[in-house]
This record gives sequence, C-alpha cells and structure tokens, in this order.
Amino acid sequence: MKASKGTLYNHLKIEKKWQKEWDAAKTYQTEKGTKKKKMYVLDMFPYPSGAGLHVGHPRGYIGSDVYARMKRMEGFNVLHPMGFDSFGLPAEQYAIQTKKHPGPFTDKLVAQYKKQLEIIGFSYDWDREVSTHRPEYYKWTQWIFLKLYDAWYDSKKNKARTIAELISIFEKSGNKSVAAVTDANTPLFSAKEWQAFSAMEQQELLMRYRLAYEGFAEVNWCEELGTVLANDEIVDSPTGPVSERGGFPVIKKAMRQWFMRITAYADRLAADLEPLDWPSNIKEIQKNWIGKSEGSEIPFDIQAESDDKESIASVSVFTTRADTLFGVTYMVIAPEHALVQEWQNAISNWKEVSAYIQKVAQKDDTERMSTDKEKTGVQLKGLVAINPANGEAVPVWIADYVLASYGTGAVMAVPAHDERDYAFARKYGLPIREVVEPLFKKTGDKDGVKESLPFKKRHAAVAVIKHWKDDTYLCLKWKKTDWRGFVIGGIETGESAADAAAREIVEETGYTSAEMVKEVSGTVHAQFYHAVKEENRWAHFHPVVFQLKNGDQVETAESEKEIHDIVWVSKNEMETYLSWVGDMQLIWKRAFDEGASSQEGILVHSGDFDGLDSAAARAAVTKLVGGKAVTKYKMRDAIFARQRYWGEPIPLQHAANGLIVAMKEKQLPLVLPKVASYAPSGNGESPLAGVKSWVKEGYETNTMPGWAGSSWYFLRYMDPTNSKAFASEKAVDYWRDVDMYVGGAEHATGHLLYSRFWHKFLYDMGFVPTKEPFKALRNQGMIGGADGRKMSKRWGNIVNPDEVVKLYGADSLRLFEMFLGPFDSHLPWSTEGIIGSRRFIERVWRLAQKLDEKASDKSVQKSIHKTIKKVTEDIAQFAFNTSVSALMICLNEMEKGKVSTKDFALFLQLLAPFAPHIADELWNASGQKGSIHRSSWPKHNPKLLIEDEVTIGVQVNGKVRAEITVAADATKESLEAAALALPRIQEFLSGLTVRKIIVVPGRVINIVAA
RNA sequence: GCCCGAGUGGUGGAAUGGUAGACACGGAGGACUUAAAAUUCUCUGCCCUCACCGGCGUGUGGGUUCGAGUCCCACCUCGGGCACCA
Repeated sequence: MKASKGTLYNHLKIEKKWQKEWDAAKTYQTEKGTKKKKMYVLDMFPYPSGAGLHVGHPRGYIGSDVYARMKRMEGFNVLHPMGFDSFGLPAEQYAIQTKKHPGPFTDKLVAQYKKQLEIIGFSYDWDREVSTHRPEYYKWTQWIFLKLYDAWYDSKKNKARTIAELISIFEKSGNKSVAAVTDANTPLFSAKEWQAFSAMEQQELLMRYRLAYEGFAEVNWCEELGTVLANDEIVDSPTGPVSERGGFPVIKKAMRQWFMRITAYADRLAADLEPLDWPSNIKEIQKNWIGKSEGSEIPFDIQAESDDKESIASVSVFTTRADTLFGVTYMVIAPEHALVQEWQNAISNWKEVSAYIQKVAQKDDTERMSTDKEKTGVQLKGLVAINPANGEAVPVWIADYVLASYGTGAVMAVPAHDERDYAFARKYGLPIREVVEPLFKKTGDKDGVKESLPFKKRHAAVAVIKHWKDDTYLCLKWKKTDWRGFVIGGIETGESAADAAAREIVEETGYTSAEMVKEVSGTVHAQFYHAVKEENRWAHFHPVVFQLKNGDQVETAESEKEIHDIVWVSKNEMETYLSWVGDMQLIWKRAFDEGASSQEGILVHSGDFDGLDSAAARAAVTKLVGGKAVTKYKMRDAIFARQRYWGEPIPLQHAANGLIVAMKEKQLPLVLPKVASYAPSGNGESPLAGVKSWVKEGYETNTMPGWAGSSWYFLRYMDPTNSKAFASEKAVDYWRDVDMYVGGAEHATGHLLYSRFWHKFLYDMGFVPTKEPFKALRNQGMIGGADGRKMSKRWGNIVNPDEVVKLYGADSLRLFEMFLGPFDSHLPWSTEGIIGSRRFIERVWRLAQKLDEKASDKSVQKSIHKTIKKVTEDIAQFAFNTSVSALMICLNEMEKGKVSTKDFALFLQLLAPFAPHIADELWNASGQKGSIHRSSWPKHNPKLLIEDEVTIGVQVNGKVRAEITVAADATKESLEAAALALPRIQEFLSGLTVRKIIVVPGRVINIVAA
C-alpha cells in the first residue's frame, strides 16, 4: 500500500489517470476469436442533443456499466458498445435556421456528447461506435428497407417470403389460394389474368402484399407551416384543431406515404413476449397496443324495406360477444363505409344521410375520438338488417362511434350489454333487450349437496328498501351465518316481481308502508350455497326498489326474528357492507345507475341457447348463423415516411412510366444530396423535392422516419465496420442477441416494438439466428430536480454531471446514482445526498492506509464474504441500491477491526463496478498487477457464512416481548424451554395458559396463550 | 371510462408470510480545535414518561393466519398506458 500511503484522495488526478490508462491498454475492448461465453450488454443509444447531459441521463448507462463490469470480471466476453441515433429534428431545425448542412453540426454534437460520457468512466468499447447518420451505416438501413420491400407475409407458413416467390405463385395459380397478409379488398385473379395484366397493374397488385408498401394515409396537414403534424402537435380550439406551435389551422389530408406492414407480425409480436425477461408493465403495454381480440364475424342480410323484401347486400359485423346476438336491436355502420354510397337509391332519407357523412368527414381524428363527446348518428331509412339468429328485422344506422378502420366497419348493436350502444340507444330511443344475466358463483358451494330446481324455474324478487326518513337502506343480517343482503322472496306462478317483493317485505320485516319506486331492468343470476337451507341454489334475482312512507310495523313471526336482524345501512357504507356478497352488491349498483352490463353470464331470451354460459354460447351462436371465428388487432401499419431532409433516403426510383425500380445493393448507399434550402417545401413534400437532379433520377423525396436507424443498430455493433454486410454471419452467429438491454420505458410502443418487428423479419429471411432481439430488458427511472419537478431549463433545476464530477468525482456520482433508490424508480436529485457517497469513498481511501499485512479479524472475513454473496446476487438483479448499501455495511464492519491487504482486495473488487477509478488505484497501489477490471470476480466461501449464534425474537400472541441469543443449531425443544424460562415472558404469561408454541428456526418463537 | 403499478420516519429508501424502519441524508447533543471546516462518538417513527414499563404504528376499512408492509376483498390518493378497437 506504499504508493498512496499518507496521500490525500484526489479524485481529479486519479480519474484522469485511469481513464487514460484504460484507453491505452484497451482494457474494455471486446475480444475476438475467444472461446469465452458472450455477454451483450446494451444501452439504448441517445440522440446527441445539443443541450447536453444532466445527471438524470447517465443513470441507465451507469446501471448497465456496473452490470457489464461484473460480467466481464466473471469471465464473459462482454460486448458493451455505445453509439448515436443521430438523424433527427433538432439538427434539422438547426439547418433550417442557419442554412447549414446538419451533418457537420451533428458530428460536433456527437463528439461533445461522447466527451461528456467519457468522464463518467464507462467501460464502452468505443472501437464499435456507430452513428445512424453516417452513409456507411445507413447503407444497411436502406438495404433492410429493400429486403422489406421485396417481401410479403405468408400467413399459412407464418413467415415472410420474397416477392419473387409470390410472383411465381401468381404465374402458376393466381392469388386465389394464397393466404397472405394483404390490403383489404384485394381483388382475386387467376394465373391467366395475372399474365395479362400490364406491368403497372402488376406493380399495384404486388404493392398490396409487400411488407414495405406505398399507400395513402390521412395526415394532419398545416398549410401555414407547410408540414404534416403528429397528433400530439395539435391542440383543439373553438374554431377547430390548430397547430400547437403558432395556432394555425390543421386539416385532414390524404397523402402518399410509405408504410411498414407490421400488422403481419401482430400475432407473433404478442405471443413471443411471453418468455422474455422484460418488466411486466412493458410487456403489458405492448400487448395492449397490439390489442389482439378474438371474436366472430357474423353476416347480416341487408334488405330494402320495399314490398318484395329485396335483399341488397350482406354485411358482416365483428363482435367479441356473439353470445349477445339475440339482444341486437339495431345495426350501425361507419359513415365512411363504401357500401353506404352504393345503397343510395334504397335509402329514403339520402339527403340527411349524405349531409351527415360530410359533416363527419370534416371532423379530424382528435375531435372524433375525443372522450366524452356525445355520439351522433342517422338512421338509413328504407333499409333493415336481418338478425341471422332469429330472423328479426332491425333498423340500420350510420354513426361516428363506429370506426371504418377496425373490424368490418360495422357492428351489431346490443344496448343492454354494451355501454356505447346503450348510450346511443337511449339518445335515439332504440329498444334495449337483456339477454345475458350476470352470473355470481359464490365460494362455499358444497359438493354433494342436493341441487335445487333447475335454474329456469327459480325466480326471486329482491327488495331494495329506503328508510322513510333517513338516507339509509334496509339490509338483513342472518344470525346463523353472517350472510347479509336485502329482502328476498320467491316469485310464485302468476305473480310479478313487485308483488312478490311487496309480500315478502311485510312477512320478513313487518313494515307495511312500502311503495314501489321502480322495477330494475335486468336480472342477476346467482349460483350459491344457501347456508340456511343447506343446499346449492341457482336463482334469477329481480331487483325492485321501494320507499317506506313511514315506520309503521306489524309484529313478524317469531321464526323470522330468530333468523335475522334488520340493519339500516347508508348509501356510502353499503358497498363495504356488502363487500363479500357479490350478487347483492350488483343488485345494489343496478338499483341506482342503470346502464349496460357487459359482464358475462347465463343466456336468457335467446331461444334454444337459454341457460348456456357466455363462452359456450359464443361458439354455438356463431356456428348456428354461419359466422366464423376471427382475430382482430388494434395495431395499425406503421407510417414509414417523413417529409424532412435529415433522414435516410428511401432507395427507390420512380421511372418515367410510373414503374418503381428498387435500387441494387451495389448502388447503396443512396446518399443525401446537397440542397439549397432545408425548410419544408410548403406543398407537403420534403426539401428533397426541390433538388432537380434528385427528382430527375426519380428518387423518392420522402425520407425514412426516426425509428428506421434505431430498429437494427444493435446488430451493427456486432461488426461495425463491415462493408459487405450489415454484419458478418460469423459475428451474428456468435453474438446472436442482446442479453441485457437497458433504457427508458417510454420506448415501449415505439422503438421496442419496431425493433422486434424488423428482427423477426430478418429472422424469417435467415439473416439472424434468433426470433427476438432483446432477451432481457430493464428500465431506468428518471431523476427529477431536487424540487420534485422534471429537470429542465424552464425550472432552472438542472444539475450538470460535469460539475458534479469535477466537485465530487465520477466514482462518487456513479455510486450515488446507484444508491439513490431502486433502479427503475423515478427519484429526485439530492445535492446533500451525494455527500454520503463521497464520504464513503474517502473512508475507503483512508482504510486502505491502515491495512494489516497479516490476517483479518474473523468478523471482518465473515462480513466480506457475506458482502460478496449479497453484491453478486444484487447486481445480477439490478438491485444496485442494496448492493451499495451492502458495501457500506461492510466498510462499517471493516473499520471496527483488523483488515488484511488480501481481504481488502476482495472488497475493492466488489467496489470496482461502481467506483472503477478508485478501485483500480488502490488495487494497483497494493501491489496487484494489471487492471482490477480484468481480475476475476470473487466467490464467497460458504463456510465463513455459517453463524454459530443467532439472536431471535420471542413473541407472545404475535407481539415481540423479548430477545434471546441461542446456538444456531439449538433444537426446537430447547428453544421452547429457553423462551418460556425468560422472566419477561413469564410476566406476560402470568394468568394465561400456553396453548401452542410456534418455532421458526433462526427467526422467531411465538407463544400462543389465552 | 378501461388496463397496469405504487402508497412505509423530517427525506431517499430496506425488509424469502416470521424481531418494521437496514443503509444513507437531514436533525440534536458530546469529543477534537483558539475557532471553523473536516473527522469522530451517542441519540433520532409517534404518544405517555425524569426514566423504566407501556401503548400506537407500513394510505383507509374488512378478511385469511399462531403471526400480514408482504396474501385476499373493497375503497381512497398518486403515477404510467390506452382512449368510442365493438
């Protein structure tokens, strides 16, 4: 320990020294041609923003760096790279403002950003750095695009295949037998017809199959800004939607766009989430985003209401609730639905209808989709739809609450069991018909108890009775079982629910002034064990609401009084009071707010299906009416174009004859041309449209969106300089996939989904060996300002890491960011808090100068080995805060006793991932050779962890009353005896009888006494 | 509205169903110092108490259990996602 003896800890000197040393020795260089096992630890690469870093940014990088460093010491060949997602808006804005090319500016930002990262002491292999804006990189982004353009999705083989294969199928047998993911309404053709099509016609048909395809999309167009806006760049105003910047009007406009057919992969994207080691909320978000829903398509005949009942079309509806088909009281079609136009002649109120269609068309998406907007619609008079289940003719409406883009663009309306249909039906006076009774199956059903009458025959009225004066309601509480609920009585033949309830009120409670307020529509179906009558019962409950006029009461039969008490419960307390009586609770709810009940249950009023449960009914009903089971997804195809300059050019050429020519691999990269102006062209096209030479060649003027370059960058790190492929086969075979991916949760539905999509495509085409790109994922939480607000210029609460490093050192910063709290929690920065980390580091430094050359105390040894175990386990689980805490505890212990140089070195190794500079300094000062970061990670000695004595708590009736220190291997009997012998325990037990003693070895003894 | 997740001291947080509050910040008091900083020692959930003893305590109300921050039910608050997806 000679070198640092007596010297003060100077973080500036030490950190600089070691960063230089590591750089020179290539300490963190990924090994090539090694037999070691691979470990790919990846950070989401940043956009090199000009604003620079604040202390929140490096948090994720520090976490992954700690992890990577431990893995490296554990003997893995670690790939831990960093790069830059360098196409993007800020550089584009800069170019527009300064009229300078964004390239050099971006290079400068990259350099700046890199410098800021370097002083924190990450173990990146900078030889593998990539930037998405460099032509050597985006050549391969373009190459992947071309592969996607040259592919279609075979839904039978469930994988992507090349367009050449598709063409050969078309030539042989047309498209009738091709099961593919394609545009809606793709026409069918035979082989002969295919061969007769013109090149242009063939191109258009193929476009319907390609995974990268051209189509039209409605976009938010802002004339004044001359640009397309994203949904979140638009705000509502009294005059309609306007741009957030400037407040200029925004309209919907159909524009030519490139798309990615990500929907082809919807099912696999959802299914393959399951085995991934990802945070469950991210999986959940992706699952919801994909929005898989299984249901049925059911054909409805549309008839003109004229004398001959002429059938004019068949319209399929998509529903997840085929079990409610008998409850259909009308049908709704999206206003944009093409068929509506075709029916013009059959619709008697066409004027009204077409006016409505126009009105809806003018609304933009944000308005149409806005939350509590009232639904509107118009009936298509002169038409009816025939319910295939019962042949009933129901009215047909168009309404803006039905989306043309989902399902079939038409729905069967079941107001009794769908909230939206309910609201609409109420507004327009359409009938509501209940066909499913919510079912409650209560726990406590007993096997072997005789069943009562079949469910159809048992009907019971339930009376919800309001007090004559107070705002309370009558409940009965059964004395024998504590069951609670309302007054219930069987309905006799020929009796109405109201009559039965009224009769029962007098019988059970004696109150004579009950007056019916309303009969609640919709019955509740319960299957329960009747604890009083001791049998399993099924019942239809018919809720009826009553009001007592006064407190007049007649004497009830003794038998009734014995069974239950009357309890008055207020409205507020009712839900709690009934918390475990599910059916009564539902009756209570329905008594006050009527509405649609979307719960599943048992079918009623459904012909032969009565008595079936929803799940069984769905299959049976679908089958009966000739419908088919189908799966739909919420996710839409992704737009793959931006009308901007600063992005990857799309490598396609439009020939003069309108045909699209894909560029050849050897022509790539297609490099961005020089332009006179970076500003938007003003007609919705990118600045590239203003470049004569570019347009003359017929190049695409759209550029790729931001997510193109980031969807595959992790593959490039495997072999970053390869000019013949995005990465060599050998490299891809070795590195395969990312073992640990660290980044923000905000990318859940963007980058993380798009990357998976591209990766699966590359897998289908045989370019990568794994189905998924990221085996494990961890999200870092954000660090907010000390004031609890988001760190931003606006609040003046930004803390700059450069300054923190200068003041306290990179090691202190790293340690503190890991110690602050759980890795994935959002936490406020604390200027005082970092002092604790700095103190810890200084104490380590001081301890290094007081080491004993001989042996450590036994307690110190034990403590170190305990820490080895804890830190190793915790880093593996990204529990960095508790690892740091364990290191602190260990230091506290070491300071209390003698520590040998050898044992201290173990501690330094544990510290190394968190505080790499000081660890290497002290490691080398103690005479060790080479960098600590290339040493092998210590293993704990289990023998040292065995305790011979333990202190455990002694409880009396669950409360700790004393402590007792005993031999670790003490028998149960001796523990019991020792515990009972304690004077304190004796005190608590006086006057009580010991009933039971529970002994949890090494933990606690609980004496149960009464 | 629907779907997730979280609520623990003054603060950040810790705790395989088994002694709640580890570790750290902050605070109070003492030592060292002419003094301050640094360092170091003691105390620090709340209530009662000089102190001991004791009581209370993990958002609220119930439940399961010998024992619940942890499991179950309902509610409240906050954060995130979706937003007429039939």
